[in-house]
Amino acid sequence: MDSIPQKIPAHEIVYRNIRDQILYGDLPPGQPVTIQGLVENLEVSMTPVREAIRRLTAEGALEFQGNRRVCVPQMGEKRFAELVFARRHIEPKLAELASVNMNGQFVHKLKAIDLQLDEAIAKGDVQGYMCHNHRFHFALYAQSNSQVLLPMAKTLWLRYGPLSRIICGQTGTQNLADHHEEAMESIARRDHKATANAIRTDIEQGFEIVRNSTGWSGI
Amino acid sequence: MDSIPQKIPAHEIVYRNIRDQILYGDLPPGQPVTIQGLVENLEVSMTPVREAIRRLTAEGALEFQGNRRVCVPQMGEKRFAELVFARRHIEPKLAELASVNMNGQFVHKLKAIDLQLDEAIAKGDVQGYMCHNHRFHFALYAQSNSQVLLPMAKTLWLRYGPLSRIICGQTGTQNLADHHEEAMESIARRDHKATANAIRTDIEQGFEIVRNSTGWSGI
DNA sequence: ATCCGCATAATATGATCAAATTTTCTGTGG
DNA sequence: CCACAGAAAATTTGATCATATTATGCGGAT
Repeated sequence: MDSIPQKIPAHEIVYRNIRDQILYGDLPPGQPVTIQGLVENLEVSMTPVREAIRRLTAEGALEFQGNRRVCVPQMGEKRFAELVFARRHIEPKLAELASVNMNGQFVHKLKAIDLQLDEAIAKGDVQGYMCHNHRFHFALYAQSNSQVLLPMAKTLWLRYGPLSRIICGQTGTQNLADHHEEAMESIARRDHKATANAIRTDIEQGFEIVRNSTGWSGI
Repeated sequence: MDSIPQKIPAHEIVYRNIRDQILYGDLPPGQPVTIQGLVENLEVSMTPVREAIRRLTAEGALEFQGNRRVCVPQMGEKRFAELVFARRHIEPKLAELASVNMNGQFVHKLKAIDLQLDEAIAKGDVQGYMCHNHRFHFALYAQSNSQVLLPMAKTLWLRYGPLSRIICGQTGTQNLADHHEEAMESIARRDHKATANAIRTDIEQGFEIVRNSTGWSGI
């Protein structure tokens, strides 16, 4: 009937482990990542680790260092501008597509996540904020049933994550009033363009915080 | 001084091999790709093949088949629409960024590629068309020095390739008047927005051919 | 400062185990 | 007697590991 135990392969475990560490900023930019180190920490052999690293490198979450080493990529003004450009175009569209497929049942799940998010903000829990904000956006985007834009958004967040974490670590969770309520209202009204706009405003606000902290323009 | 022999690793060889086959449509959509098969054909061992497949899967060039097999993804109207949306936004921007960094020296290289392209079109050489058209676009885009948008464009072409090949195989290379001249003129005039528009028109024309052949809307 | 060995980490292979698919075998019903 | 469904064996393919090989970076000696 439903999910039989389903053994998750080792390479998938390793992948998720590193991915989440990057996504939530546990691995700071510039941090080198070695195969051997992961073999020892995660107690698996080289092959699955190598597969996970190739995958993460392809997704832009890790970067080759010329000589055969990989590390978490460094962020700069130019790269930030590109991330802003791509997120601006892709995520509102995903929100719109998701809004079309959305049902009342699912809005409750979003509300539940948003509640946890607000709690984390109130407590000043940066790690919790990173986690639940990600969960909210991708619970929404997943409803788009998109096979192209959704993976793209995932890689954009993987690249954006470490920076986001640093900024939040500096400025705290105080100024993080989001536009999730607005998005959920739009979904309920079935005003799909409004949903897209709410998400656009939400992520633009995030960009603004980064700009203020770094002095980058990121037009 | 410059490029010392630099041994290319086996996983990279395998990766490029499969990637090019997908890009130029030698592997049709639905084609299953097995690890064992590649091990035998390319005469390398499993690990490098596995790495190449993980990487290509992450890039959307291959797709998991539930049971642990992979194949070249199937194209459909919905997926096509998403590819159109993404390419429309990303590639003109890449062309614009490239245009800014471009010098006269490099325009000659583009012209040379475009000449080969025209030749392939004249001869009705579909394979050559696929190859040189790709070379033209990415020789241009590469000048953007983009670290985010360029990889995204690469994965979009990987997903788009097999379809493009099928359509060209059906309709031939007759109706493939491109807008590359226009783009190169804009670059020479240093009118970066015009370069973006020329590329936009170029790819839109490609979409139109697909729409006409398939009946898909892909707005 | 440059060169040479040593330590370390990455690359690549073949063997082994597990899962899935295909083939073969067998018994039942028409 | 033949056709077919279902089960069990055999084969193929994928996943993981331990190990050998190769390249890179480091540190000391010239």
